[in-house]
Amino acid sequence: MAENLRDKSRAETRAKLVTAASAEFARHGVQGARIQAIAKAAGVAVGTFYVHFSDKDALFEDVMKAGRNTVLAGLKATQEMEGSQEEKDRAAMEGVVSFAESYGALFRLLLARGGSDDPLERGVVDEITKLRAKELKAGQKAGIFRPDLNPALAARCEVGAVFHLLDWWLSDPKKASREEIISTLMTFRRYGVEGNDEHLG
Amino acid sequence: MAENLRDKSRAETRAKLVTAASAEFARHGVQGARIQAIAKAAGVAVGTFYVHFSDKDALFEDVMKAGRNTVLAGLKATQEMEGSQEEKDRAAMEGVVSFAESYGALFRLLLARGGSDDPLERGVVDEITKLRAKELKAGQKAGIFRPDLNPALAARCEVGAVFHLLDWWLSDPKKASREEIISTLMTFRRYGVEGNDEHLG
Amino acid sequence: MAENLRDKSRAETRAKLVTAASAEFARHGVQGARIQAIAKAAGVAVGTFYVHFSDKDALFEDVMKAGRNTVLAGLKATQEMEGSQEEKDRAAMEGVVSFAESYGALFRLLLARGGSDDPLERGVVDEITKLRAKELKAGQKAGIFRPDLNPALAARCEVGAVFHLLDWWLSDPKKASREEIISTLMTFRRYGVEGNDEHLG
Amino acid sequence: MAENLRDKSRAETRAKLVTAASAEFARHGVQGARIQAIAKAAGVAVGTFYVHFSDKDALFEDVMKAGRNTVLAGLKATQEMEGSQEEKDRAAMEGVVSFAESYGALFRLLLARGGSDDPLERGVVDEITKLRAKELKAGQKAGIFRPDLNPALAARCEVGAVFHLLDWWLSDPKKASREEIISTLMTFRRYGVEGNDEHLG
DNA sequence: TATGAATGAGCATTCATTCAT
DNA sequence: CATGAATGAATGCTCATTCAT
Repeated sequence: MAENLRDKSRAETRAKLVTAASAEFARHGVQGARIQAIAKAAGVAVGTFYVHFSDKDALFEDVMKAGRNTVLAGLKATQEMEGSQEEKDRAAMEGVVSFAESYGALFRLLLARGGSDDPLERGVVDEITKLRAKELKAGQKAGIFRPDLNPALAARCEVGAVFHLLDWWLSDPKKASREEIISTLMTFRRYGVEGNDEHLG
Repeated sequence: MAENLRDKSRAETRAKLVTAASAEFARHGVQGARIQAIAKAAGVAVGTFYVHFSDKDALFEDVMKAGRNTVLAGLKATQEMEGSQEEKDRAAMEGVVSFAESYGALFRLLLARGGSDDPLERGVVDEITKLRAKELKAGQKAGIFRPDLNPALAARCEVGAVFHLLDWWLSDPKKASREEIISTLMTFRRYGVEGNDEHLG
Repeated sequence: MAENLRDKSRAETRAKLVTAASAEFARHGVQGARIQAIAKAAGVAVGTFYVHFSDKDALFEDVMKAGRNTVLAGLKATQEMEGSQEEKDRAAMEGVVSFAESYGALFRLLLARGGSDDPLERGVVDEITKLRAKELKAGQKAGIFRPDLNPALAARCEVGAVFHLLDWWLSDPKKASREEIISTLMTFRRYGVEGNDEHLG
Repeated sequence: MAENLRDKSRAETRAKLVTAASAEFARHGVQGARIQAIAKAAGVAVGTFYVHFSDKDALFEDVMKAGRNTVLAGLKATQEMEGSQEEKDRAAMEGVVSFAESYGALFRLLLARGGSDDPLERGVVDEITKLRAKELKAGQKAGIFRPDLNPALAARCEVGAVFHLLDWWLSDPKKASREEIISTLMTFRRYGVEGNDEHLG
């Protein structure tokens, strides 16, 4: 019993640190993040940080892993939905936008800063892109997606469009309504700026 | 005159510093960039750095401004071209891809890392997005672009798609041929993944 | 009685800590010794350490005292032996060598590292030197030791010779046989490098 | 010229650091030595330390090397002297005692704390012992040293006796006069506590 | 007593910036 | 202008010690 209480408290402290850290990392990057700031935000002493993580990089790894799991779980749930393509698309977009809204800093950390060479930072974006590439390939076979697109490359474009728009929006959510964001993403992804919506021959 | 020689030498030292710095900034970020490393790469002493720039931020500003000018000059040149929409589009894409290829690190620094809150870092992306939004608006009036897109938002999507794909490509150019990249970008931007290319009614 | 059991268990824990500590102190010095390492080696939690000792210095004092008692007990036993001077000398040397072999780390801690200014660390060496100086004085009176030696100083030399050779030997016991060590110590102490063994006039 | 001045000043700063460090190392050991204390004693800022040495261990290595060179140079000079064995012996002892007096802390650091396992710390003692062992072997061949001593082991004894006595003396030089120290060392080394000075048969 | 998570002062090291030459 | 040694505030990390369970 005492054990359980102590374990619970330990886990809580750790969780507070991960939460505080994802905000700090998102705001200042790994280099710029200050352990003192993370500890203060988590409401613990600096030393406590080192009770739970061996160093700053270990914490960063944990933050990324935790985020990755959250993101991919949400994505998988969406993919397994029933319904028309239109409904699925909207559900997927709603999911991404909700995630961005809820996790803000973490979203940017995981997804919006595509351009790192650190495999840890690229990891989640790569996984998502791969998932989407698979869907594109399937859709091309089914005749609902344009056959003249390389799925791997097109998936990158989709991901870039979505994450860039959301990152911009997050920097000041008054810039557009949630609905505008979602409908823009759906339309742009499907039809680009010119394409019309007659079904593909 | 001696003046001219001195000025030339002064300008050269400064240029060496800017070049060395853009590589260092791109590789390690502003926080991670080390003055010592920049000075060494430029082949001058640390003290020399402070003869030319008041501090690290001033240097960063200079690097960004220099990059901004290069980028926007290229873009303007493309926009003022004559020819069909198709030809213009291709020229624009060729321009961006060439810039990415030539400047590598600087490209990523200026464009690919969209998600900063530093206005200096956002600046160039914002300017490009604005330019493109204007084009979209004009295209909608002319009836060649979908009228159901918010130009400001769609421009963000376009920019995100282009920069994200290029950033991914730059991390390992063997991933795709130059031509594949360009054609994917053109197709995706215009038609999305579903849209067909019948002219909009 | 429960009391006895508890006392026994308490004493055992304390003994485990002292043993673990003498190894840690010998290996890393007082400064370098880590409480966490001592506790781990003793198989208890850090907190337990503070149940038994007020702080690191108190533990060190205990380790030294325990060592001192062991050393001096052995020495006294040897001195009270019967027999010829030769036999007594050999018994004394055997005793020191055996102690060094059995206690290794503790021997070095107590004796071999002469050069500290900490009275706690010097203490045992000083006591041994005093004992030996007394013997030298007596021997001089009895006409068996050279009269031209200052007993206090000569005792330091003897102690230095013995402890230094043993310390060197302990660092790799394959360097010489036990018997070689003992006979070298006996000969050197008695005759130096030149002196012959005709009895002093 | 300016170069020379700057170089000279650089070398002076470095020398001040080495001097300050040997005192600090001798007093507190490598672990216990504080960079701040060394810098303060040398009259420079902490950062200056790192202009001259990569880290604490590098400084320690430098201190040991500098000391080693000083010690061995003195020793070699003594060995190459002309004169009787008695005169040579006295010159050697005078040399060691003078070194101990002048360098105090450094002497203890280099020589008196025989019992480390760090090869850097053992190094000088080992070199000196080897030199002395060679002399013993030669002396045995020449019939002036006892043939029943293993030279390597006896050399350790000599070294231990000398350094231990000097270390004790240094901790409070009022304990004995310089001359007492020298004559005790000479007598003990040559004749031990019993041996007489009739020439060896 | 025993435990081990939490604490925070203390220390090694870094790095932007200054300034005498 | 150029140089590079010197500076010291800032930061990551350690570890002896405390205390609630």
